[in-house]
Amino acid sequence: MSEIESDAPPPRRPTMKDVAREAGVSTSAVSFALNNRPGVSDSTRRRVIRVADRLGWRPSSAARALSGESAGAVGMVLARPADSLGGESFFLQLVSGIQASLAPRDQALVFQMVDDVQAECELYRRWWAEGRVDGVIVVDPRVSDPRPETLAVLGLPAVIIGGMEAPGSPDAPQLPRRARLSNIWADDSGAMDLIVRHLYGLGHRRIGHIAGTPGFAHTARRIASLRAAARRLGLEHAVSVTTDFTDRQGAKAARRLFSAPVPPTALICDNEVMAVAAVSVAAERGLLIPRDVSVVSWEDSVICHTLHPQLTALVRKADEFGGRAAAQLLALLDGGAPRQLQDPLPRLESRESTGAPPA
Amino acid sequence: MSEIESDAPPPRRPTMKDVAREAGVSTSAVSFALNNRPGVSDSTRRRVIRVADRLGWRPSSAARALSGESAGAVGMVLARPADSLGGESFFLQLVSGIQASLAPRDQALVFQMVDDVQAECELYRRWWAEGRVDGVIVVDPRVSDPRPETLAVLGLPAVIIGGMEAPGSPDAPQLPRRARLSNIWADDSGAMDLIVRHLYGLGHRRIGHIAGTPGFAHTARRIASLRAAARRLGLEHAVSVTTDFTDRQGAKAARRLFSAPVPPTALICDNEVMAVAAVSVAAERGLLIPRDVSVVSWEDSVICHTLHPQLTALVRKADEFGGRAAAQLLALLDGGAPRQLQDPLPRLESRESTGAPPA
DNA sequence: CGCTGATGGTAACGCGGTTTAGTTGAATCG
DNA sequence: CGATTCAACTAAACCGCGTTACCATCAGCG
Repeated sequence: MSEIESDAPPPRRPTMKDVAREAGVSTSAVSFALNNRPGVSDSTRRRVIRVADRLGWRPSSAARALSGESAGAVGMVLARPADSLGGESFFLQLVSGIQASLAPRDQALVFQMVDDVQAECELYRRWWAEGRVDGVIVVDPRVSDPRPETLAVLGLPAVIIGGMEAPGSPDAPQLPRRARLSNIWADDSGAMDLIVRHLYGLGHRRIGHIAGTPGFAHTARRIASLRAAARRLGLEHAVSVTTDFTDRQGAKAARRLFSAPVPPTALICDNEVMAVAAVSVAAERGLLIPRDVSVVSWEDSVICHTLHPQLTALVRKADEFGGRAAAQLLALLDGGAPRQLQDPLPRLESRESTGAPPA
Repeated sequence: MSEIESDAPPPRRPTMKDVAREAGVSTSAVSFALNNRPGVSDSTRRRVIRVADRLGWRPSSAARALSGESAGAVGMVLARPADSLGGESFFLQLVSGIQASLAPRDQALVFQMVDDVQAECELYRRWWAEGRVDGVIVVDPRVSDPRPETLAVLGLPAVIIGGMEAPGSPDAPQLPRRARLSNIWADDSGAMDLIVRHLYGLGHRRIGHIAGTPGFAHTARRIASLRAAARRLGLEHAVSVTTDFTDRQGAKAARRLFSAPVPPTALICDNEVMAVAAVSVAAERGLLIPRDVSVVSWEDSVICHTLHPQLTALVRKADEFGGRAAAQLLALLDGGAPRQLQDPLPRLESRESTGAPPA
């Protein structure tokens, strides 16, 4: 291919004015025609649409946002230190699902990572003031979370993923009635029961739990659920150790649990990265899985079934989860009422890493 | 907390008009004051800034985009099937780095996933026509990639990550001079040399390569580099098998390589997911690592050093990589000239998965 | 004292859409 | 046949910002 000498005509994005001129009508007529509003004849409408198509016209999102009050975008913020997401595949899958829901509606996704929830609230305020997004998807709810309050005050629609207490819970925060917050909550308690029953059925009576970050709502719920289940079943003991979700602290927690005078015979790990770390620590100590210790990962990903032994894991389709959340947000943006809905209980896929405890 | 009866006054985002009224000046004066332009006295400027601060004013991104021609956002598209990103941590890290560069400049990141590069080009056209982004970051360049051309025609500034041929290469596509494309290219050839020399030094003469997707430019480069290195060093053989980057195909490729009449004594895997898969297949066949076979992962992540044996891996800081790319894009948006720059050679971190070949 | 030039500010316009209020021309009706 | 009504379309205002042109005031100066 030879050097291209004559640059193509300066590329200017076509505007409604161009379409109007070309079609021989006013810009208002173009607007009516393209938005399926009454005010133009069918023949004109068709002509305008044809011209717009030919010119490759697309509404300027900025102009539309300015007059239409809709930014055509939703936001998502991740408030975790980058290193704590090392090998977690959950979020990429989640985002992938969110996309899939958003794309057909031509909604863009604005994504940002920040250090903490304070910064996240700041960012929400900024996005709101800038009119950058129409709504947001909130992840990783905390036990005492300032975000719902912030969003409620701003009147920014949001879907909180895995958040808040079960509806009707006395702990559920009271928010201004204006709040347009939907909530998709995961039944952590039910999921924990699933795991504990599986382990109990295999004969385990001493369970260690490598949990997530203390401030996270789901961490708190899981810890409480484990304790409740332990009481109910009369387990010898069930200990939760909190971490920051990294392999490092996962390994540390595993060492600590293994070093107890009466070590657990089964480990529940709140993500797959820590599950792998736990397996690794077990190997270090010469413990065979599942002969000496069983391991369950609360989150599935390729490594869980690529590794040997394959890890028993709680399987939830993160992309479908994200898709549902985005759909909820769109419903909210369409004027729908806020809803509380529960995500289906994940499935516990039993693989090679769980078995009967040593005699 | 009791039910909140009296909703706070309807939250309306403050505009320049509000600031102007409050400060007792015209909106133009506010504009001058807030954008550090001459035309107002220092005292007025300070007063306006104080008022704006107090009201929490932020420029409407839409309005600014409409008049200023700048969307205040950059885009990034990922054209891979979602399942091929299963456990890869590279992209999240990359995005994290991009963020970090963008945030101080108040640039938002618009993120989207699509099925293929055709759809990606479509999306670029849409984003351009909508005026949604000021520039984009392009990842996963292909051997015959329509994207640079598309972007060049649109005049949309872009940074291509790991892309194009080395500057001056005859294969480098000719683009319109208007093109505002920078390029951060990774020295795949140098990196491959690093790995091959490491393995050669250990005594390996038969190397298997579990490569990525054939259409990807870096896959092609790595395959070619391996072949060149093999010729140079006089290796017995060096075979590349292409995949789709998934654990499944990685495992399949590993099986195929192990089943060869004269199987390789070392495996180079183009990402960590396939490296883990290869390790797994080796275990299946009773092959000990690194005694019977050595494994190198072309990408590091937590699992590489959590697993046992720890995987020898090529370490590049994906977040720093992303940060540099974003910085380049910002420079381009500031009117800087397009640049070709090379990413520093990654480091090969030798861990437990590589050793001398069996006698 | 009138002219000049700088200073500090305002009014008006454009960006690209949407929306409301008119303005036509033709058909309908008394 | 003139008045009424409606469909089809246009003109103009608006969204919130940046920007340019313009205008008042005042100091300096011949």
